Amino acid sequence: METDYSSSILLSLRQIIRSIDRHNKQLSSSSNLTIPQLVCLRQLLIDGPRPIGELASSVCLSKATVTGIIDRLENKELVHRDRSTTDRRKVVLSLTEKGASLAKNMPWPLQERFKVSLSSLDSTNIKLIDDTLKNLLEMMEAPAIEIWPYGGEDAVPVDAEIILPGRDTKTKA
Amino acid sequence: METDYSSSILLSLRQIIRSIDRHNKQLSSSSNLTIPQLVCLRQLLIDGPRPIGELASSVCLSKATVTGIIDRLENKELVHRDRSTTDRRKVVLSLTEKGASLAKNMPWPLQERFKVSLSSLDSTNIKLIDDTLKNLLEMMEAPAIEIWPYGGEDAVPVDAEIILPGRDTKTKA
DNA sequence: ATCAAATTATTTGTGTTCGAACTATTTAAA
DNA sequence: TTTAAATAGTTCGAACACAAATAATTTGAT
Repeated sequence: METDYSSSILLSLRQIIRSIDRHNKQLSSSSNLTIPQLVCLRQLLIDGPRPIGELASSVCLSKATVTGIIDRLENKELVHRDRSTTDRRKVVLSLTEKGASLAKNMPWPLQERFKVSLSSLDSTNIKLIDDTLKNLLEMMEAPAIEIWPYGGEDAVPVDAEIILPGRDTKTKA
Repeated sequence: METDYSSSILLSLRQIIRSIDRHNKQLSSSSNLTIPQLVCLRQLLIDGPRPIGELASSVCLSKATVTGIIDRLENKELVHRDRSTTDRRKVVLSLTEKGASLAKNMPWPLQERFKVSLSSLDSTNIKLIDDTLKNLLEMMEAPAIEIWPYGGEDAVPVDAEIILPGRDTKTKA
């Protein structure tokens, strides 16, 4: 008899993400910044001064989104913008002294927590998990399959919620 | 020498979530609804008529958020609100005929894709993944640890971005 | 019966998110 | 050289997301 682990795995995945969200929330309530703001600040500390586009891609957000986040960080005087002299299209972001100091003193409890949890698992299996997830990802990234192929009457899937309500995703509407 | 898989695993996790996001996006562009709207619609199909609070908790969103989503679904005439007769505080949501038909004919490509990818992996390891993720989740849900404990000067963690920029998480600001 | 506390949904305010349209600048091609 | 195409950032609009405050109703304690 085949056991279906995929729903269970997806559920765990989603819950882990929600758990991460909560941790992040905890973190952000200790500073006075939102998570995306902290992420950008941290990335600037790690990478040094960077144009907006580069920051956007290293934090996996659109330029439009980062523009807004930087607006607010600039208001708080944690970051400042400078036009690049070599390419005047670019806007280079740097941490202010205040911003750098804040970013430097930031703990990253989620990461620590995750590492602690992970390291207490059977170490011979950790690599397997890592490999499997990478494998899975690679396959999920594979060429797209057809969408909306059938319109059968009773196609109601019985098993539970797989879709994450996360993120935006507007359509024309 | 100890190899640190935790960063790698977190990265994979994050990328899987992004991949899921993309799939969901594909899906939503085929209907005319956003993901949260689809999720709510689907949940109503599965559960039947429900007050807003119950729907909110089954899709893991706040009542405030669901209120807005339902506003838009009501505009599209896919859902309607009714005051409960037994408890007039409650607003019971039902699918309209149009909404039910749409929800019924909805394919769930992400789930299929994920299942296909997963089933092609070494089947003896699938259960291990499942167990490990559950284990991991359980440990991450364990009692909270201290936040913002130290303020040392050079506490900059060198390794990469772990925090997901996902979701809201406002503070006073 | 009365009234405080709890519950249910909505409103309000701030912030995140992205696509698309727009401006400015640089690059490349004719 | 002159101009078309590509690139960088911003702006705009729509939808999410949630905490806090509010309004309506029910429950529970006295």
